[in-house]
Amino acid sequence: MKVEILNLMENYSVQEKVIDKIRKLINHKNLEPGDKLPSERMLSEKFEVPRSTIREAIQKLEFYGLLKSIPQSGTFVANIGVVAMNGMIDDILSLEDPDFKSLVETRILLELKTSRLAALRRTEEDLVIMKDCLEAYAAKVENGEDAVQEDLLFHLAIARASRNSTMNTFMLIITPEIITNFGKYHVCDKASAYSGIEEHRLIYEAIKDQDPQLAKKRMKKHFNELYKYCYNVEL
Amino acid sequence: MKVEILNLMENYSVQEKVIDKIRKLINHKNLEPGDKLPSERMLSEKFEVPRSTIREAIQKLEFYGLLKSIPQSGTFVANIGVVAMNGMIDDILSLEDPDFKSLVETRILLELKTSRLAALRRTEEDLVIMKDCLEAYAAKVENGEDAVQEDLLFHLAIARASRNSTMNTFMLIITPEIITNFGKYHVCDKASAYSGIEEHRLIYEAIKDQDPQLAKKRMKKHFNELYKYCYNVEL
DNA sequence: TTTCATAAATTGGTTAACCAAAATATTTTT
DNA sequence: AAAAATATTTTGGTTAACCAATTTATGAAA
Repeated sequence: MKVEILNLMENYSVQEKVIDKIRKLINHKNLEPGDKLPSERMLSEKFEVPRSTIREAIQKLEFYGLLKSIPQSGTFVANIGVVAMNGMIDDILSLEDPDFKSLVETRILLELKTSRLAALRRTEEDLVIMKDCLEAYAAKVENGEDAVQEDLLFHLAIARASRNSTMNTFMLIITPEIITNFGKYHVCDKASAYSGIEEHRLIYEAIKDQDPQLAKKRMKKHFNELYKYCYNVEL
Repeated sequence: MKVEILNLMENYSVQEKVIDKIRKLINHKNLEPGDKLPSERMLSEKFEVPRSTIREAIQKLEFYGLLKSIPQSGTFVANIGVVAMNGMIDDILSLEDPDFKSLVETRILLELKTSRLAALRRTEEDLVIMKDCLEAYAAKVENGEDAVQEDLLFHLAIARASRNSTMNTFMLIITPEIITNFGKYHVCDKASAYSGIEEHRLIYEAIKDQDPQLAKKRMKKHFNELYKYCYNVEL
């Protein structure tokens, strides 16, 4: 899922060149939604790259919903028109790897929302899981150990309780990067870990009491220091 | 990236069973961050599944940042501990496919933010692209044609101007699903398309004038009807 | 000519053999 | 015994042959 970007086609990876060639082919042949792409073998021969490369390019475009492969039948242009196809491929080819600031910015946005939604939609079972995470986190901190993982599991539990599978997925995608970057930048020190226990408890209580505004407010406060810290760190 | 979910291990896909076995192996062998997993061939033999299935499972866990494969060397446990590893694999295995409501909810959240950020960070080049999208949309609508694609390209241009690669990526992920679902549910009729032209123009002006609050406010208004419509549609 | 059955060709997916780089074991040299 | 050089094994990645389902082409029957 990694992409290297520069403006000259020279500097694109083989896969990206193939993606661009597929786009040109769709344009040139005026392929419309539902039309069939040439077979992987033909594309392999035409573009002079191994079939595996063609497959990877197709799979990437399939991930973004632009193509659809059907076994023993063919690969088909998705139900979006030429204009959106071109625009989206442009965007995909120019996608940059996420930087830390972008990750934190997005995380805060998502978590303010998931805490609200969790307060509205949480089940009793959700509360039990969250409480477990809460206690695991407190135990680690009071034992003087690093508790970044337990911290994030609590937040993931909230995401799950928000009953929004898309936000849940996005939280899962950014979490590991956050964890590794946390270690790199030493964001959380012992002092903030202790205050974190109380802040977590307050968020939990608000969600338990089904008070969305309070949950969001407390989550915002929880992120306050992180936010300020991160915006002073370059990269 | 599709997942079928039920609570019994019986109903899990082969890949999910393999992921669960890898998790158990990490737990049982107490593998810590940086430790090497057994080779793909050994896992293939141990779990009695083809190596390709092992590879796919590893790649999925790699996508979520839990493992890291290094050529001619091995697959390594990422720099997150056992607790987070278990929690995240739980989440991954219980991930549901995104429903329409969840998609729209997330889209609105993202777009309110990207419009704010775009107002703060947009370059002159961004404005040119947005203006092009604006005019393409207007032209299609005034010609009586369907303009869902041009509509979404305008929104993607805003996402790009927000200079947040994570949100940009997320917008790209949900856009195609939104497009296809729009068609399915006939969300946009001709009338709302005409008012859309003016709403787009207003958002563009606010971003051009670098007024984040106004941009967000106008984006919110733009989504008002969609929001109400979607929350009355089941699934 | 049309329709249906049959056979050949084409499709994406899968598998097993292969590759080069890396890691390890062995041998040789000092 | 230690160090260096060499051979072997192991690794994830790649490729080409293979597979079963599908589609298309062909021909026989109506």
